[in-house]
Formats: sequence, structure tokens, C-alpha cells
Amino acid sequence: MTSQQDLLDTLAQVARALGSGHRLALLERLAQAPASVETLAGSTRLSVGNASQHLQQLRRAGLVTANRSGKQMIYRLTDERIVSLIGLLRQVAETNLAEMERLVGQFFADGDSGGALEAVSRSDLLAGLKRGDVALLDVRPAEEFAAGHLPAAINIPVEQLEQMLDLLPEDKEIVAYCRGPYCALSHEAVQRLRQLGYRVRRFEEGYPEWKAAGLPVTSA
Amino acid sequence: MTSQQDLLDTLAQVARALGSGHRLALLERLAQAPASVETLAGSTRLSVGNASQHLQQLRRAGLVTANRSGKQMIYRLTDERIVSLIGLLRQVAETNLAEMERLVGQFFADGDSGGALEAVSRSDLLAGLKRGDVALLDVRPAEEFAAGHLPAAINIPVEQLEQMLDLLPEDKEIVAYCRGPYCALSHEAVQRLRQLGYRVRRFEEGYPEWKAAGLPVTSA
DNA sequence: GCAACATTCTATCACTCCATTGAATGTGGG
DNA sequence: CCCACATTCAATGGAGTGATAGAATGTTGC
Repeated sequence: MTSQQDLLDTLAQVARALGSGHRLALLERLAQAPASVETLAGSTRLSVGNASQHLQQLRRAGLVTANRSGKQMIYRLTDERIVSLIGLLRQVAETNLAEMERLVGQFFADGDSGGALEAVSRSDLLAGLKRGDVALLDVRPAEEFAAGHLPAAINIPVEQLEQMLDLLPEDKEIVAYCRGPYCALSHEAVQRLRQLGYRVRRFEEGYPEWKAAGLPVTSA
Repeated sequence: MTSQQDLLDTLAQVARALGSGHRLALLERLAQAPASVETLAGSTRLSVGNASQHLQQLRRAGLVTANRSGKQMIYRLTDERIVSLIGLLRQVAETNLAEMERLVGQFFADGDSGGALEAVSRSDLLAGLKRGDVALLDVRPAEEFAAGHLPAAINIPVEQLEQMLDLLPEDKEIVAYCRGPYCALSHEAVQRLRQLGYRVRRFEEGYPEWKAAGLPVTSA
């Protein structure tokens, strides 16, 4: 005799696992590529012990799995749909929560001098790629790029941006992307490239959303 | 200078609002129809004071809104997508959490004598309706039915099932639905109707999911 | 303005969650 | 077999959450 309440309580456990900014950051990082505890702790500025504890909460909620590889534990998302789930959560929050709207506004205005940083939507990007007049720039670290990226993207991690400018075409508009809508890497890249005179905009999503939508990705 | 962490923390607040079985029950009830605090408390077996507090957490998270109507406060969902969000959460949980699978199994086996209670999928239902060989039965309370229901559905609340049998056609298969996948009403109806000899199955979703999918609904 | 009603607020207690620390476990290399 | 390393476990204190009861607020009808 299972009551409906048991099911909802269990569902609520999963929701609670998403109820921490640190865990959402871990999930966002895991959406790029599987990683060890130490790597994840580094990406999220958590102590190793703390990261481990959060990862185990995510594991108990069925959101990540872990398997050993030598001395390291490699964590990965259990399910592609977790990216969609967080995306939907984001949409609902942005639409209905004033505080969220405010923060998003700040995030996009951050260091911006005008309204020109308008992001490129998925459909715009697909159209531009089809026409062949945009170049895709992936500004994530090389390791994440290697684990998977958009077709035909060029990888220049932000730290090495100025040193690798010759990889960028000059006759096309550049579209930069990174980990997701709240990832600052592509913002930074866009700003620095604009100062150097490049015609460049930001893709409003990131690699995980692209992949979760079932669009083609390339690895290695 | 908004950090990404502020955005994720705010997002986490919304997720935390979903992190309680009672609040999920309130949301499920609100997905049927807007309702007063007292009504909601009754539907979820919470005290009025407690329900009010949970509703305000949902309000702070931007998931519900309230406006006064005379002496009562009428709460409603802010966004249709909240139903999809919970649906996706449910899918992820059912796929990846062993405990969830166990509970769902119990829920469906509950009082069942065989495997014959296989639920009808959305596409099967649409096909059956198009062919005209299924009759739709809505077993929710009349008030929720009035606020919105599937086209051509007949409303017989479970409490009045035996008294209103003459509304049911005898030459068609009956498909019963209620509030959602975890709502027990249609289960109960199917079991009782089967014992009476009817050919009847359960729709695997409910009214809110149908509506959230953008399919046509009728009200009043 | 007062009585009846619906809802919210306040205070309290028990409980859970979070970050930190240091100890314990498991693994590969010598 | 022991050491170095990566990770997990266990214990602590502090902050937040949930349910309850009772007071306070706001609304309608007289």
C-alpha cells in the first residue's frame, strides 16, 4: 500500500539535491565532461572533502554515478535529461522570479558598454552555420573541449585568447560559447575580442544544452 | 559584478521550493485549478496554517501567485511550465533512482491481480480518440473538472462512481484519467469498474500534463 | 464599528543541512 | 608490505527548515 505521498517525498529528495548552488555548479561542470573529485573541487572552488560530500548527495539522488579509475573516482551525470531539467528550472526562475531577472540583467550588463552584446539564439546560430558566415569559438579549457564540442568549433581557452588569435578567421562573424548560459567565459572572451576589433557575439547557450537538444557533437 | 554563483544560488532557491513532498502535492493540486488556502489544505491534509506557510515559500520562489477574492486568497501557478518541470523531475527520478522505481512498481501493483492494468500512453489515447473507439472518463471532483478537462471527457468523481454508471457507454473501451501519474483516483476507478465488468484502462498522465503539452482543453 | 471568517504572522521546539576538521579506507608503485 | 595519494567517513558547531499553537491582520455583512 504505497501512498502517493511516499512518491512525492522521494521526488522531493531529488529536487532537494538540486537545491544548492554548489551542487548546481558541480552538475554544470559534469555536464561538460566526467571528472574526478579533485578536478570538480577545483572547478567549483570547494574543498575536496566538501565536494565529495555534495557529490554523494547527488549520487543518492540518482543524478550522478561514480566509478573508480585507478586512484581516482570519476563522476558523471547519469542522464542527459538533467541538463534539460536544470534548463527548465532556469526558464521558470527567470520568468517568474524578480530577483532572478535582476541578477541576469546584471550578469549581462556586467562590464558592457552598450546593448551590442545581444546573444545569439540557437536557431540563429544554426542558420548562420548553414550559411557558412559564422565561425564557432569554444573558449572552455582544452580538456572539456576534448570531451565533446560543437561541430567545426575552434578551441581557444580564454586564458590563451591573445596568444592564439591567428586561429580566428577575419572575414566571418565569430560566435563564442562556453559551458552554459551562466558561464562567464564566453562573456569575457567576447569583451576582449571586441576591444581588439573583432566582430563577435555570444551564443546564449552552451555545449551541454546543445548536446541535450540532440544536436550533433564532436569529440576529441 | 554579479558572480555566476549568485545566479546558481538563486536557482537553487527555486529548486529547494520543490524539495518537499507537501509542496509538490500543493503544486499538483494547483495544476488542476486555482484554489483557496483552505481548499488546498483540505486536498493535502495539511493544517491551514501549515499550508499557508508552504504556499508562501512557493510564492517567494515565484512558483505561485495569490490574489484576494473577498475573504479568500486564491492561489494559482505562475507558469504552465512548472508542470513540465515536475514531469521532467519525475522522469529523471524514475529512471535513475532505484527507490523511486520500487515505489512506482508498488504503486502500480497496488491491489492489482494481474498485468492487465497497463496504462494508456498519450499517443495511444490520441489515436483511440481519433478512431472514436474510446470514451474518456474524468474521475476528479466536479470543481476541478469544471476548471478544465480533456475534450469530450465525462466527469464522474470516484465517490459517485457506482451511482452514475449509466453515463458510461458500453460499446467502447473506457480510459480513465485524473490529476496526474501519481494520482490514485483513476487507479481506484479502474479497479472498481473492472470488477463491474467494464473494459477500462488508465491514462498514464493527467489533466495538467495534457494541458502543458499544448493539447486542447475544455472548461466549464 | 463589531462579529465572523480566512489567512498570515510570531514564537517555539525538534530536526535536518552545511562546512570544517581530522581520522579511516582503498589503490598503485616501489 | 609500506608509502603516497585520492577519496570517504565521522564528529562538531552553526544555520536553516518544518510543524504546531495562538495572536494578529484584513475582509465582509450587519
